[in-house]
This record gives sequence, structure tokens and C-alpha cells, in this order.
Amino acid sequence: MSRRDDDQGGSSAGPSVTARVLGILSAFGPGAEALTLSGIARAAGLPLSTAHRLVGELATWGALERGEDGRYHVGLRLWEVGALAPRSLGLRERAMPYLEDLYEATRQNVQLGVRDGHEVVYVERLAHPEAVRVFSRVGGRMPLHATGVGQVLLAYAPAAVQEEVLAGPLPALTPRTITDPQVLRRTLAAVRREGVAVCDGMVDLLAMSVAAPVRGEDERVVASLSVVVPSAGAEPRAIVPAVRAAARGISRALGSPAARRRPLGIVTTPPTAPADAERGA
Amino acid sequence: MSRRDDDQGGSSAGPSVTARVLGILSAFGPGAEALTLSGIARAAGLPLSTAHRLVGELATWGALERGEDGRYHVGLRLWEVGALAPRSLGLRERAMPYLEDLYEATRQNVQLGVRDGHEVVYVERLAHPEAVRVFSRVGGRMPLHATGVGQVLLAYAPAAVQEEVLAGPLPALTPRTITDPQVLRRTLAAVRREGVAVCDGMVDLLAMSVAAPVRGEDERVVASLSVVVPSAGAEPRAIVPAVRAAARGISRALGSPAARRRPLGIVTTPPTAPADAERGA
DNA sequence: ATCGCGCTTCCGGCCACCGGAAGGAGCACG
DNA sequence: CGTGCTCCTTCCGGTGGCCGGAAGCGCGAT
Repeated sequence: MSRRDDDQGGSSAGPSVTARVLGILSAFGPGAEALTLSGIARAAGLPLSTAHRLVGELATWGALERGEDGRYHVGLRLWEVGALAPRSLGLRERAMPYLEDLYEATRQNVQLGVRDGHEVVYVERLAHPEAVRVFSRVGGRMPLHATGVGQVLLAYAPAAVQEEVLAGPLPALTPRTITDPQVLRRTLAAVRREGVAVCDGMVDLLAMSVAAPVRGEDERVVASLSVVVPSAGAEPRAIVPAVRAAARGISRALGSPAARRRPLGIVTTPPTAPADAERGA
Repeated sequence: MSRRDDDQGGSSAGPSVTARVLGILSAFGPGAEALTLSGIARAAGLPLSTAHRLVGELATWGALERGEDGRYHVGLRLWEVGALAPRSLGLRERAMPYLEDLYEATRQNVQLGVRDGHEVVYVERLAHPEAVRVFSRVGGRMPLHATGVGQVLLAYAPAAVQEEVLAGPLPALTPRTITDPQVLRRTLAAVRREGVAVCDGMVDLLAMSVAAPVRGEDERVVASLSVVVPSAGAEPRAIVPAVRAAARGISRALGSPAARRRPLGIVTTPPTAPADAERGA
């Protein structure tokens, strides 16, 4: 795959054209929305002339666009194709109405995320301009262990993924971030038991998040949604039911049989058996 | 031999590797969110083995993902990069709160679109599950002349673009769609004069849309937003002010000086001079 | 004026890409 | 139980597309 400059054992190969093109796309990211040609070449590790040729083709197609200042940014055409990702469009489309309601009820921050590897990717975010500042953004990534959405996704992830995360480093974003694997393990068990994760001050000391799992047609947890509220004077008890209800509503819209079976109402006593059994799956 | 299909040089660019990769991405689209390898090869006009190799690389990087049924769909990684497009993320981020309010007030459909060539691309859409069925979708395209959002974007587009559209074919989506260039020309003038477009039954006989322009920091129209309501018994007068106010709010959030200068209120008498002068720009 | 930076174009050599062909897996049918 | 599909995967020799150093241009700063 990565045929960098590594010449090993006889027949070596340079990076394929495809890899170079993807490398150019990788040069863009949060905090690097617009780049000069040289900047792209530098970031992608390509000679300037090569970058020039490839970027030119990408721009012609519409994957990149050139601003008035000469810098390149991601183009509308690429966004269009990306919008077809089922984990974005299909999920978002059905979840939106529920996120709406939750946003309207709290006027704070509502987030929807999916897991990719050892990170959570935020697929949607509704934020009131005057709400607590949240570090996340649509398309952004965060570690699983430190956020509400992430802890939920991790709690219901395959056992292998959980062990990998527990074994790896657990960076602290604030003094209150969980960094002890044992504490995290117990927290995940609690999340499975309660069906909701409450993270207070783990990303930002001033913010608290309440998250719940969203299930797909095969009952697997496919996403997680959360509400972020100011840490000071927050009352989780008032929010937890709303978050759980919204998560259940989305699960139902996605075709989750369990969410359809139980007609809402007994949210205060979630079933523990299936939740714990899930970890093995 | 290798470039046999289009080696005449007549049709578009030669199939460089980059072009082939982009061709693969182009194979996906609304109604084709998941494709088999052969399907991709067919759609992109590539030999199966070539498609196999390129798709494999794309999947390794995360641009494509392979579902459990073996079919490929657009991957989360590509969505992430696409989300960096300034015309999507930057615009959406600031517009969301206003779209929210508009959605909350109408409980129907709210749309935000930008122009790309001779089409409008919908960047955001809030829809109530029980609202009028709307044909558009996030990431979807529609012709400029037939939709509210499109007419606004066209009315403030560069003169060259307007002439191209007026000269080209104007396909009818319903019997009420504008197909006469002269009628369209007068309609666009009215849009500039009024600062809003009202499209009744042009996309769907049962739906009506009210659209208004969104301006950026340099006063140019960068987007357009609309509300779609049932055609029957609709009262535009009740909606127009709300749409105009929301559009102005977004313009202000984007840094439009004019929107900042005028403190809301005299929306019934919009300035005609700058609006008409704009067409020349 | 001189420098530095970034962008664009050019072109010969070489090697990575191409794609036909062969083989395997799964499924529907007679 | 063969037969005929469709789809996927792998292999390999020939060659033409890609690579990237180098030169030239435009612009702003010193």
C-alpha cells in the first residue's frame, strides 16, 4: 500500500498515482481548509510539478476549487459525492427530525456521531450561537474515551475494539478526563447498564454531555447522539429521558425492532440483560 | 490500443489515472449509493481488472467502503474531506440557527442551496416527516430556472451565466414550469426587484416555494434559502417576511455590510437600485 | 534593483500502469 | 447434478503515460 520512498528487496515501487491523489486530499483537514499549491505539495510529499499536474486535474473535475487568492480548497463536487456516504446521508436524513426536537427543547448543542476506528466522527451538529462552546465540528474527530458520544460508541463496540482502546494511551483533554483503563472499563459497563453516558468536564471543564446509543435494523449500535450543556448547575435527570427518547426514536426510524416493540414510556427501567450480552457481540 | 474508446481526442480529457479514479467516484450518485465492482467498471467505462485495482486502493484509503453484501459505497473518509468544502461547511455552520428558526416556525421544508454552473446544489435541507414531499435532497441538483432557490441564484448570477441559461433549453418539470425565455427574463427582473422568488407548482404541482438571496461579505449573492409549503391554501404573504428575515440574518452572520447596516424592519421596501445594478456585475 | 517565493510549462527516459486471460465462488435453472 | 450465468480475484508481459529536474514568469518585500 504505502509505497513511499522505501526501497526494499529488489523490485520496489513508488507510490501509485491513486495514492498520490488521495495524499493530496489528505492534505486538507480541520485547520487546513485552504492551501497553496506548494502547501499541498509539501503536505503530500510530492514534487511541485507533480502536485501541479494532479491538482490541476482535480480542479478540472471539481474535486478542488481555486479561490480568488489562488489557494485551493475542497470543491463542491467532492462534497456532493461525499454526501452519498450512507453513514452520513441515510443516518442524517432519518435522525434530523429528532435532533431538531432535542435542539428545540434544550437550545444548546446536539450532536450525532459514528465510530471510525478508535475515534468518533461527528456527522451532524446543531448548535445555538449562544450555547456552550463545543470543540467538536461536523466532520471532526475526537477520541472515544473522552466524550459522551464516544463512550457510548465504545461501550457497544466489538470487544476487540474496546480492548485496543483500553490498552492504548488515553490522553487527557482536561484534568477530569478518564485516563485509567480500569475506571474506563467500569464506566463502559455502567453505560451499557444505564443505556446512557454522562460526561462531565472531560472535554471542556465548563461542558457536560449526555449521550445515548442509536441502533440499526440488526440491533447493532450504529451511532450515538448527545446533548451538551453547561456544566454549572446542570441537571442530568432532566435531560437523560429526552436524550434516550430521541435516540430511541431514531432507532425506530432506522428500523430497529426493539425500539419498535417497546412503545416508549418505561424509559426509567431499561433492560439490562440484552445490553450486557451485547458486549460479546 | 490501451486508450481505444476515446483516443480520438474529441471527447473530453484523456483517461489519465486521475481521471479514471474520479470517474469511479462519478459512478456514485443519487439512486446509485451502492454499486458492485462490475457496476462501477461499467459506469466508469473501465475494464474490470483496472476497476478492481483502483477501487481496491480507494477502499484501502477509506474513500470507498465495502458493505457486507460486497457492494461498495462512499466511505466516511471521503465524506470527511468533502465536509471541508467552504461552500458547505462555512455556510452551513452560520446558516443553521436561522434555518432552524424558519423550520420551527413553519414545520415544513427549509432548503439552502448554492449555484454550481447551471444548476443549484442543495447544501442543507430540513424537512418535517409529514411535510410536503419534496424532490430535492442534500447533495442533489436541480435546474436553476424551475426552483425558487434556483431562480434567486440565477437572478443574481453573472450576466454571462444568465444568458447561457436563457439561451439553453428550459426543461419543464410540470406544466407550470417556466419554459419561455422571455417569461423567465421578466421573472428574474421581478426577483431582483422584490428580493424574493415565489415558485408555485413548478417542480411539483402540489408544492410552492418562497426563496430569498443570502449575501456574503462582498455583497455578492452566495446562496439562497427557501421554504417549501403545500400549494393548496398557501399564503405567500405570511411566509415572505420570515424568509427574507432569515436570509438577511444569515447574510449578516456571513459579514454582509448591507445586512448589518439596515436594522431589519423596512423589509417591505427593498432597495431596487443596487439590486438591478447587480446584474451587470 | 535584487532577492525570494510561488506558480507554470516543457520534455526525455523509464517504469508503473494496463487489461486480456484464466480460474474460482456463488446462485438459479432444467 | 450438470450447465450457464454473474461477479470477483489474480497474474504477467508490453508500452505509453507519468515523473520530476530545470528553466522561465509574476509578484511583493527588502
